[in-house]
Amino acid sequence: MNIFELYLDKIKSIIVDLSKKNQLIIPETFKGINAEIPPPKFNCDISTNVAMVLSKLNQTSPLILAQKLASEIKNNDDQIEIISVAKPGFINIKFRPSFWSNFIEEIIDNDKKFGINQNEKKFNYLVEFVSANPTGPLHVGHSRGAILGDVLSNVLIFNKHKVTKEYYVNDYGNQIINFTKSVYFRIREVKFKEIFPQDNPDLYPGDYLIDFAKNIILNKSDLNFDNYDEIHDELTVLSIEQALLLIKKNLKSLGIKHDNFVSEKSIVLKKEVESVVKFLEKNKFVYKGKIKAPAGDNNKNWVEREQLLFKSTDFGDDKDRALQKSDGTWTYFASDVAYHKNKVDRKFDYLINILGADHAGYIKRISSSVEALSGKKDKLICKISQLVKLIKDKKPFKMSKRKGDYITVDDLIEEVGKDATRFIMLNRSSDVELDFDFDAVKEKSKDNPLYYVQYCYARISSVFRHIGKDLNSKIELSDYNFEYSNDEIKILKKISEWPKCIDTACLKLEPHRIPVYLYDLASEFHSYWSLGKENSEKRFISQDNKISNDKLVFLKAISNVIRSGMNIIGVDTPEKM
RNA sequence: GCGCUUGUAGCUCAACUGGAUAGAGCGCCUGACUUCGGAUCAGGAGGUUCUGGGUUCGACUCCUAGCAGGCGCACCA
Repeated sequence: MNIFELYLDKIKSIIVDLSKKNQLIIPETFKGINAEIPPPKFNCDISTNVAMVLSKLNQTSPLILAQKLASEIKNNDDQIEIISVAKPGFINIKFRPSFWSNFIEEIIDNDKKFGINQNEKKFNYLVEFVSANPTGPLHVGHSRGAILGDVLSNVLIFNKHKVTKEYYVNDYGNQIINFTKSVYFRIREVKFKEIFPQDNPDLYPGDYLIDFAKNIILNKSDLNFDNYDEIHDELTVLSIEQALLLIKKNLKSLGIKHDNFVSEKSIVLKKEVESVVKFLEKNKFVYKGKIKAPAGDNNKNWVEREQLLFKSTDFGDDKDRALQKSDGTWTYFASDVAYHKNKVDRKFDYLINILGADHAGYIKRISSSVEALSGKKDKLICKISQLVKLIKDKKPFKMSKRKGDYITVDDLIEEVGKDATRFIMLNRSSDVELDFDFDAVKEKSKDNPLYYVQYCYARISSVFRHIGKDLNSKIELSDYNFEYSNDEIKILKKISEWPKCIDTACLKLEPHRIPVYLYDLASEFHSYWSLGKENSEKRFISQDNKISNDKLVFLKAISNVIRSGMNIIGVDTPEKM
């Protein structure tokens, strides 16, 4: 139950009634009218701006209109204790304590469902994320996008949307040729003791290729490793297979599992590129032309070429984009358009792409293509996962392509663990650069938000342990007629914001709101806990080792929210730490 | 040169599709442990939300012109 939504609906029906009685003029849409969380200093539970939105239309001052609406709202509702009007025209509602005992009854009864928006229309999403080239292990940069995509999907799933998590495998093109060559040289190194050509800039120098080579030699001893041309096709397949095994292992250690892996090669071989180009030609989005050199001094040796181009400028891109190279083969963009046609044809409501910061410049052209293919402007939504700045020993840690100082997902998990990685990577909005300080992430104190939230759950577990009850079993009570104190209502209010947090996270596709919310909730809980030191009535367990029902459901409600939130983020809630 | 993006307390960041006196943590200063787990809590100091215009009853949020950082800018993927 979302009390903000509930009261927004009540308010809307009240103003509709008033307009039917010709006592109020209402606009065609209710856009802009809201029911929100008031700032703490106002000591109330819900506030609405309805009077300010309607005042102009009704040519009445917001304060006078607010007075009128406030009394209408209160007349219809015996749960409201105080309703007041504040400058410049807010209506503030404060509930009776009984409201909160009804509220807690509702969420204890609906245990697992609390937070889910039951009324909203449900959609079918495709979330494409990671999609790193199958040429080596994942590193820290990939992990942020990976976690973002995973948790974004989890929030949508929690809110009962349908989500497919997908990985696009770029197993085609020049990079794969170079990659396969590199594996071949490593095989010769292992098998014939030939020195790997380190100075060839086209090759992949990483040591992990030695393992790939060893595995391939072991599994395919019958292959003729003397002749590259003869085994090239099979070796390509085997090399990609090795890389994907490693990537999937990395993903698993981050706690991520995709539903689908879609191969670029299979899209190319099925001639989907040709057919999408035909489709675009038919709709006049394609022409033969030349791309002009960009302004500036750095383009002296620009060569204009006649090429097959996609008219992405029709959709707001700065220039049209090449679909075909001069040797007649397709560009990466062309096969990506084909892949997106493939996505569009699978009838999702929305396509979401999680991209690394260095691919931000790619968004316009690909969303242009999706608009051309689907006719819908907001069909494809691209989210950027910004750079991760690593900090070690209080100094920025630069990763370079030279082997050795590259931090892989394996290193990361080994050093700080899955849970801390996930929580910290998510704790910031995805479009802000993130400082990832190894020492702080490993710290087991309140400086580390992960442990701060987990500790809250562990404290609640410890209370249940003391009184010999199981935190995971359902509580059945016949009577919920409790009178909660102001300290407790403060936390109940925070709990009432949980469905709103989920809704906003889904609407804006911003999963970072969840760890931020959980931190706040944990903080209020820790404050409350400490009150017990001075005032034994505020302690959960009495002298005779018993707990009252109101406190029992109170703890249960908090732990439920923490657990479902941590579940969405994909981290554990240990009962002991 | 163009495009995208970020700019909020000394530092790292929040701020709910435009709401009220802009909030946390770190750091700094004071205080609280014979504890339902101190991996915690209470209090204090700290702000021209990069700048100038505009829209609005109301702007960190939207528009516009700048400034500063980051990323990208051919047939690579």
